[in-house]
Amino acid sequence: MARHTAPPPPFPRLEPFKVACSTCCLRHICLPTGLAPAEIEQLERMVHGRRVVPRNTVLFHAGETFESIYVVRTGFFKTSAIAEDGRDQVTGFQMAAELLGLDGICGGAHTCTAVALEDSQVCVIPYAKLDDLSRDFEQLQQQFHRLMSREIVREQQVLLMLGAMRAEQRVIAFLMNLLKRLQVRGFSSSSVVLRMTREEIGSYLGLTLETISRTLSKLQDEGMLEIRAREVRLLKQRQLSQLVRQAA
Amino acid sequence: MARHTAPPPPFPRLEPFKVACSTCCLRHICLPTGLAPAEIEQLERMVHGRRVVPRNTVLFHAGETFESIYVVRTGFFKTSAIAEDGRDQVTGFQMAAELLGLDGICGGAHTCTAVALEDSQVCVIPYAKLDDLSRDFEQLQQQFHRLMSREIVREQQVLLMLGAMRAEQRVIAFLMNLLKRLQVRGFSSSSVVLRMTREEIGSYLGLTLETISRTLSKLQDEGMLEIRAREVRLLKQRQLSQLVRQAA
DNA sequence: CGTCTAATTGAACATCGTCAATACTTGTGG
DNA sequence: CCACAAGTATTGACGATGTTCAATTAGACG
Repeated sequence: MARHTAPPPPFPRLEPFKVACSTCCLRHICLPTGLAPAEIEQLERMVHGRRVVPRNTVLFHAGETFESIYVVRTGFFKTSAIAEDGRDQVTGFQMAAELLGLDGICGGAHTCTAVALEDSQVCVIPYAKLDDLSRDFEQLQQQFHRLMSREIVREQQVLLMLGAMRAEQRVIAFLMNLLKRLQVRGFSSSSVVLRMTREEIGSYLGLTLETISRTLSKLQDEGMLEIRAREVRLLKQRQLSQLVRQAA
Repeated sequence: MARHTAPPPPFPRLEPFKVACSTCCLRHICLPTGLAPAEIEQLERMVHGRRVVPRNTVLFHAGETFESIYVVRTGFFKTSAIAEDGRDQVTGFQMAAELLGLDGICGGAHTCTAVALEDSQVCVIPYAKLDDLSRDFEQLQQQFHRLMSREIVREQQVLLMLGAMRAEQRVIAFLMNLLKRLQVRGFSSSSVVLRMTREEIGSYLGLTLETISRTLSKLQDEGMLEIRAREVRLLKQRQLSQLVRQAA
C-alpha cells in the first residue's frame, strides 16, 4: 500500500483526439444510455477529453478540489480512503464504464483517492457542465441519477457483506461480483485476472492478506476454483454461490 | 410516562397538513437549501404531502415499486436489507432532514425496507416531479445531487468502520456519529437516547447484541460514559474519540 | 540473473460469537 | 395501580474464526 508514494504526479495528459460516445462500445452501459443521437453529440462536446492514467498513478487524491467526475474507459482502478485511525483502506474497485468521483459532489472535495491498477484511460466530465446539460436533457439527468443510485446500492451490498459474512463467503462473493461485472462487459464468464494484490482484496473485504491467501488455497484444495498467480478460474460456480447463501 | 430526557424538542410537534418548506425548521439542511423563496414555494406544491408513520410500521418495503423519496420530518427510522444468506441486516438509521429511498432510483424498486423506530412523519416527494422541477431550478438540482453524494460518502464511512475497526471502536464511532448528527439538529451534545435495540445496533455494526452490551458496560466501568437504559451520556468525548483513532 | 515485492503456510494468540442463565423494561389487562 | 408476560439487556463460560508474527517460496521487473 506504499503505492501512493510511488512516482510523482504526472501531468494530466489529455488526448488530442475527439471523444466519441456515439461509437464507444460502452455507450449502452455508460452515461449516454437512453439519449438521442443529437443529444449524444452534445454530450461528447461536453466531455473535456480523455486522460491517460498509467499503472500505479493517482487519478485524484482525497482532499483535492472536486471539479470533474470520471468514467473508466479502459483499465482498472481502486479507490481508497483514510480511516479515522490513519489506515488506508480500499473502498472499491472500478472497471470500464464505471464512475469515479461521485463522492466529491457533496463537499466540493474528493473524499477518496483513485489509483490505476493497470494502464488506464478515463473520460473527464466537468461536473458543472454535466449539471447544466442534464437540465436540458431529461434522459441524461435520469441516467446520471440512476448511476448515482447504483453507487449507493453497490455500497449497500458491500455493507451486507462486511456486516455478516465470514471470510470464505466474502472472498467468494467478491470473486463472483467481479466476474459478473466482467461478464456484462463481454469478458469470460469463468475466469478473472485479479488486478489487485491480496493485501488490497483483504483491505476491501475487511480481512488480512493472509486470510485471503488461505481462503483461496482452501477453495482450490476443495476443487472449487483454480489459481495460477493472479488468474482465478471458478470451476464450480453453482456450489460457490450456494456457499455464499449459506447462513453463517 | 413523561420521561424527561435532556434534549428539549426544538421542533413543533403540531402541524397542519399543508407542507410548508419555507417555514420548516429543517429548511437549512433539507432539500430547499439554496433556493429562492419563489422556488421554495414551487417545491412545496410538489411535495405530495406528509405521511404519518407510527412506531414499528413500515414506510416502504424492499421490492416495492419506487415512486417517491421521503424526507424524515420528525422521528427516527432504520433501513434494512436482506443479505444473500437470508438474514435481515440493518443498513442505516435516519433522522430529521435525512432522505429515504434513494436506492430505488437505479432499479425502479426499493432495495431496502424502512421502518419507523418511533412515531414519525415524512414528507413524500414524487421522484418524477422532483426530476422535472430540478431541471428548472439549478439550485434544487445541485442540492439533490449533494444529498445523493452525501449518502455515498456516509456509506463509505460505514465501510471504513466495518472494514477495520474493532468492536469497541465501532461502538464509539457509532455513538459519536449519532451525537454529531443530533447536534446539527439542535439536540444535546453529550447525551443520546437510543431509539434502536442492541440487536439493531449490532446488526448495523456487524456485531452481536451481546458484544454491544458488553462493550457499553466496559466503557461505563471505565468511566467513559453513563448508560441508563436507552439513554447514553458520553462523559469523556475527547478520550473516546482518541480510542477510535487508535490503530487496532 | 538477481533483487524486491507478493504470496503461501504454520503456530500461537486475541477477539468476538455462541449458548445459557438471569435481570431488567415495558406494555397489557385485571 | 399492580402483577404478569413478553421482549430486551446483562453477564459468564467456552469455542470458533480470523489475526499476528515469522519463516519460506514464488513471481515480477529491471
